[in-house]
Amino acid sequence: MAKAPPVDRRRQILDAAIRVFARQGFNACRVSDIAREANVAYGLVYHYFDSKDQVLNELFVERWSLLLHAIEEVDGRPISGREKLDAVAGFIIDSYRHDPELMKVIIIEVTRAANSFTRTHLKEIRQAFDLIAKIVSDAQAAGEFRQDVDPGFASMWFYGAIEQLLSGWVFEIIPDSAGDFDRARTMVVETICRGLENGAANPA
Amino acid sequence: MAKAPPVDRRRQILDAAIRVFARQGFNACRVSDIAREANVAYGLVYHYFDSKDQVLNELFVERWSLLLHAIEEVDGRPISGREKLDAVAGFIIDSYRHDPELMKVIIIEVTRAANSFTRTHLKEIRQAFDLIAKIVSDAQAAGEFRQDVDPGFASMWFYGAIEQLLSGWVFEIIPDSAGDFDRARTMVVETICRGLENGAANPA
Amino acid sequence: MAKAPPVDRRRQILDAAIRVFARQGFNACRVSDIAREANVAYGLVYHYFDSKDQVLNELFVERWSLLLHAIEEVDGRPISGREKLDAVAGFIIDSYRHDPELMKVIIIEVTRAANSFTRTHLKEIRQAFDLIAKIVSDAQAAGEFRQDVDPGFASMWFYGAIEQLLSGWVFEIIPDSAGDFDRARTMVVETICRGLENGAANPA
Amino acid sequence: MAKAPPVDRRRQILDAAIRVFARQGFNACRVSDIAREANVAYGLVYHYFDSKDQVLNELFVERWSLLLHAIEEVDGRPISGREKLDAVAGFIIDSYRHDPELMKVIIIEVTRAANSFTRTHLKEIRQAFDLIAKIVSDAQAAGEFRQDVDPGFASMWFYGAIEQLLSGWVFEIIPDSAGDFDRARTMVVETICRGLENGAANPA
DNA sequence: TATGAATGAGTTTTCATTCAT
DNA sequence: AATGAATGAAAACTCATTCAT
Repeated sequence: MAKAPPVDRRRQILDAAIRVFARQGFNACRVSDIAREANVAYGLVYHYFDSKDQVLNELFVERWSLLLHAIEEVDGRPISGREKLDAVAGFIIDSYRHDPELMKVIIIEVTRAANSFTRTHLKEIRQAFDLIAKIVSDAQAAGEFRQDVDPGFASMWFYGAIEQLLSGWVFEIIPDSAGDFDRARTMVVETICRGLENGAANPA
Repeated sequence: MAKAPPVDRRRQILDAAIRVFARQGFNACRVSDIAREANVAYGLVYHYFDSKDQVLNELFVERWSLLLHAIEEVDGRPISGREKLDAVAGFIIDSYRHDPELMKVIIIEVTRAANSFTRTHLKEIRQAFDLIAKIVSDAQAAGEFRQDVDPGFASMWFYGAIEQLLSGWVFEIIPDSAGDFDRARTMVVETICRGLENGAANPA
Repeated sequence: MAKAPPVDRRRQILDAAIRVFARQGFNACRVSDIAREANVAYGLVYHYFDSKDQVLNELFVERWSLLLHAIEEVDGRPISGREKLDAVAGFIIDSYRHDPELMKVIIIEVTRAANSFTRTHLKEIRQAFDLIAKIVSDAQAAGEFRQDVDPGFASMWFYGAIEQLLSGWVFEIIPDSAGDFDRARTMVVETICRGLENGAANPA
Repeated sequence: MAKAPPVDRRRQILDAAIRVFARQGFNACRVSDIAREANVAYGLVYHYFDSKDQVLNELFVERWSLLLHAIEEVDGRPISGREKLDAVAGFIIDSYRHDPELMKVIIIEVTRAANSFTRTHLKEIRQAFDLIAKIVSDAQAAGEFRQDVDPGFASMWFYGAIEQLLSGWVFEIIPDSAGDFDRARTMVVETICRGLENGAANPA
């Protein structure tokens, strides 16, 4: 008789942590909440993780590296700057669509917070901005985007605009029905790229 | 002989709280840190405020109402949509330039956090977005901005882009010398407004 | 022109304290509650009294000495033991009828409590029991009461029975309409004295 | 080899609390005192109880329900009213004799106090009076006790007299050597029942 | 006398982390 | 691996008392 596949307790705890962090926030939740949500003994959390902090770190690193790889992959494609930014926006928004709780945690508790986590992961966060800035500056070199915009600044606007969209959804400031995700993505890319692109009829 | 002007202890505590919150973060700091920074007895903080939470609330409301009034005032001027957005961006960036610690606290601990404060002040935060959205939709009605962009989304991008700039300065991801503030403001408004404006020669 | 009679702030504070202690209890109330109830500045309480404790002490001593004098006076009258006990019960119950809040405070916060106050005033409390015991033993010597009851014990029962009546009224365990006070007093004295008296003379 | 019986930490804490409450009083003692007395870590008190209040609640409910059951059991016996009251008095006095510290806490900190605890447990306290009143009124119906005494009042006197005895022992107003317990019990029941009983049958 | 701001020690409560089983 | 009782440091908050005016 076949044995049931072994349960991955570690994964179980991480997944429970996502739900708990999303619901209560990292600071407000207790380790016992995570254990209970995971249907696991209190002490087991400490068997797999060194601390409560490490649980969040793990979640962040896991997810953020996916983002970094995605941007790198997109950047390697033989497509225009606008198409690259569209793909990046699509990846981020799809991440939220697919797992809003995890993205909420990543953004709210790490990316947008000003605590020790932000400091800890500043290097990885900066990498994302650098990769986006590179897309912009490559498009400038190719004559697609205007030269008079600082790529570093541009990466801020681009990422900030998208992140604020996600925040708007998280806080229910803007509607988040299925169609809204795609409309929002199209619009934000269209608008920002129009602003970045060389436009004959847009005299300074 | 003239009496020394009476010391406003309440103000003293609020100002100290700004510095402490900015330096250590709201969660990490203790009430005793605020008292020490304000050169005031521990209990006096509780004489003037109900709780540590209320100190932050007060700081937020005080500052955010300035922002709301500023946007309203700008909106009332007989100028173009682009000029209005430029004025709003200018106000926010100048606020940061003038008092970076306070703005850091407002943004990081309230606006961008997902804690009880954000929930508490969601109404006021939403007001800012609504006011910006109104500027956009008025400009659309006037034929200045394109019709095919949702004003609610646009307000997200606009505010999100600027907030990310401030975050970039806070976390030292981007340089913040004097000139950078003005350059950044000019660029972000230029870029986003070009994207929003009716541009004959900008084919999809 | 006649000056308005000077306000007795000290009295004002004591009277307010009675109401506040009765309403919230000594431990639960704050000095500021007393000051507010008395319409007096916070610090004035400390101008007239050394401490919060002293306010209660003063109230107790003031009232308890009245009780002691009353018992002594009653004891001096040329009447029977039963009549003396009836007069004492009448005095206590009338005290409650006249000023239930003060009596509530005296009994609940001092007499029946087991705190520092009880210890502080043990001597005066004991005096009351001794005076009652003397009434009993005199009546025993006069042949009115049975010899086989310890006067010390009897004073406990007598006072305890009455105090429990007051407690019953305070906690609304028994009704406290006007008639109930007199009925209760008559019944308790009748019952206990019948128990104490020499049997042969017990007409139904 | 036989394992040592597991230590019941919860019980350990409750028992320590009895000693500490009795010694210092509920208000005056700190949670740390309980923990130290129980030889237990500070936090363990909060592992087993929600608050200091709940510790006292638990002690009260545990003990008071014994009293209620005892009175009910006594009331069910086929004996006279006097014998029932004698058994009840015996139970209360024996409770004190056996565990004076616990009874001190129950009476002084809950039963006789006018704080939130008393209010919380008013229903249970009232039950005891109701049960005693029932014994009295049954004896009245049986012709054993006089009709002209209100059973509700009588339950007050009876319980109040006994409680005052215990208080007298607690505060060392009256002696508490072994013999005194039995003498006091006999005397108080004898006296009060003689007062309650139909007079004709009161032989000297 | 009168005011109420200022002080700071004291206490409860929380909760991440450890550890014996 | 798994359990959950045990630990105790840390921090918010309270409030009696003092004091400058």
